[in-house]
Amino acid sequence: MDQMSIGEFATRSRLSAKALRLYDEQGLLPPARVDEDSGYRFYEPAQLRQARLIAVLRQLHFSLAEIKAILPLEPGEAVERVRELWTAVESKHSSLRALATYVIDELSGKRSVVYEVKTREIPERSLLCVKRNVAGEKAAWAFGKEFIALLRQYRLPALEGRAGAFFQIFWGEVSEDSDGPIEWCRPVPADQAEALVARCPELTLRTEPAHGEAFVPIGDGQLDAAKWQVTSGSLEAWSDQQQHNIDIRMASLGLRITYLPSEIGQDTYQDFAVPFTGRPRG
Amino acid sequence: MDQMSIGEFATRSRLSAKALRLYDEQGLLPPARVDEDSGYRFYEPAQLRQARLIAVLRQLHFSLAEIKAILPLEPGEAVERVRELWTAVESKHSSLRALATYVIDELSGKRSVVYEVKTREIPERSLLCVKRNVAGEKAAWAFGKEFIALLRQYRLPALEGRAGAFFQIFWGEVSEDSDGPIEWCRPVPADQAEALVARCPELTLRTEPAHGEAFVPIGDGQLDAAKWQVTSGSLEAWSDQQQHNIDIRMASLGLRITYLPSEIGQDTYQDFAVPFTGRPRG
DNA sequence: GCTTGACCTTGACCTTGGGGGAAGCCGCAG
DNA sequence: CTGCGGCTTCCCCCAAGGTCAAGGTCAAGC
Repeated sequence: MDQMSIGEFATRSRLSAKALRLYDEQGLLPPARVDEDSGYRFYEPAQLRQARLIAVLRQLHFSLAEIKAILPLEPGEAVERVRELWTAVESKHSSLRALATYVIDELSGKRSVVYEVKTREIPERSLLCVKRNVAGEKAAWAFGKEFIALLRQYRLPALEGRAGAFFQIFWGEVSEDSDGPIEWCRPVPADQAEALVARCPELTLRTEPAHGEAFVPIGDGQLDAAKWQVTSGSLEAWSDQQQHNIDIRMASLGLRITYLPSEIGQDTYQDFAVPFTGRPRG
Repeated sequence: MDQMSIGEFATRSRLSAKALRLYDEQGLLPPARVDEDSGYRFYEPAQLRQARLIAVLRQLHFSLAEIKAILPLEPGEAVERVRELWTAVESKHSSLRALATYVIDELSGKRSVVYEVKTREIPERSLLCVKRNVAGEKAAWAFGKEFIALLRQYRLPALEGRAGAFFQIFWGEVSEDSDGPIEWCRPVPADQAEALVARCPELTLRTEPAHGEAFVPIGDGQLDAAKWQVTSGSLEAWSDQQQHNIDIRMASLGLRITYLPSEIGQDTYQDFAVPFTGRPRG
């Protein structure tokens, strides 16, 4: 029995005694033995490996719950899980990096980053839609993939140019703890709408009234936090300054992202749009 | 007066009402007007800019205190500060990235990342030292710079090869909240030691007894969290397995980093070392 | 056996940046 | 007048511990 007290184990593992007690309580790293009378915790040298792994994973800012899920895994699975969590950290970081360069540019007065806002008139049209509550980016992404797969499957009749572009409406904030909903829509010819919706059980038909849309083209590429900021900032600035007496629902409610399927399998972001109603002031 | 209530301001700024109350309380974003009777907060549209700036800086995980310090700055200074804070985030992240790849390799069983541990015998020698408590990496770094400047200034007599290498001893953990101490040492010829220490008021003379050192060469390059982990892990694994009956003070106590000044101004990391006492078992 | 000091125990409170809800005002519509 | 939604403050909650305080244990020295 080469057991040691919590103090020694703490210095050897470079964890604090307090942290070790917490990990015991949480079931991450129970001591090899706990004295019945005194309540003293005793650890074995073999537990150092585990303790150091925990320490490293904590340095990577993994939560105790995540770590607890990793510990009992086979080495191969554990590696996979760590890699997974880390790539999530990386992608979040690169998105933040874009946001940082954006805010630096913004503060520097380089307003070139504000996109130009245009408007367009959308006539009344029939839409095949599916609306769902999704929480978190990942779920939203999966929902989009699913919708595109549906479109492929049903081979809807083509419409000319951007009249046939499908789009996504954010009816509410989408994040880890608020779940949208998100709606995906594809315009279809009005005269075939009834027949089509009968063929497509997942989709519902609705008719959208004629309206105007303010939009900014955003090209393709990563849709990161910075782009979102810049775009919605541009739209808002425009709505403050423009000539129309409009009623924009801001705060991303009703925000649309339109995709133009330039070719099969080549779906690129097209623009951010906000619908408005009302007529010019003058 | 185009003032709005906290609810409207919340949705337009994409901050929660709760957060806005907190920012009011902390003095980051006081409302333009607070009704005396009801306590209702009223905000002006011009405050949206500020609110959005706060929101973005929060997304970058800057603390409210940091943001509060940024807000009253001139745009130019604010940019400078943001850039500064962000580069700190970047450097921390790249250090974490190294740690992540390390732990992934480690779990994958690629033990190639464990450095080879060697030993060397250090004879009794005279050292000119300066020991100081420093908290945080930045202070430690500044201390090192200062010591090297001292060495340049005093032009101590050269010693052959690595006998003349100066080094750094960590007598305690160095982080934001524990302050070492750190000691910097430069070996000098025993017969000139007394004369030298008289010339160098900042330095104190001590004689180090003969001892063995276990060490791992680490080359130059960034000394990040991963390297530290790997190195101390290697030393520890060695101390568990080797043939000597030694008494290593682990947990980085007494850990040494030796620098070999290959040329003036070309100071490179040389190795991590841990002193030990005792003699071979067999 | 007694004392002393080092170490251990639990518990309570503090931190950051809010989220959630309760209880009580405020203002507006019917 | 009543209801409803929005606002107020106040209190409790989260992670992941840090930092006491009060008291129990252990080994050494006398």
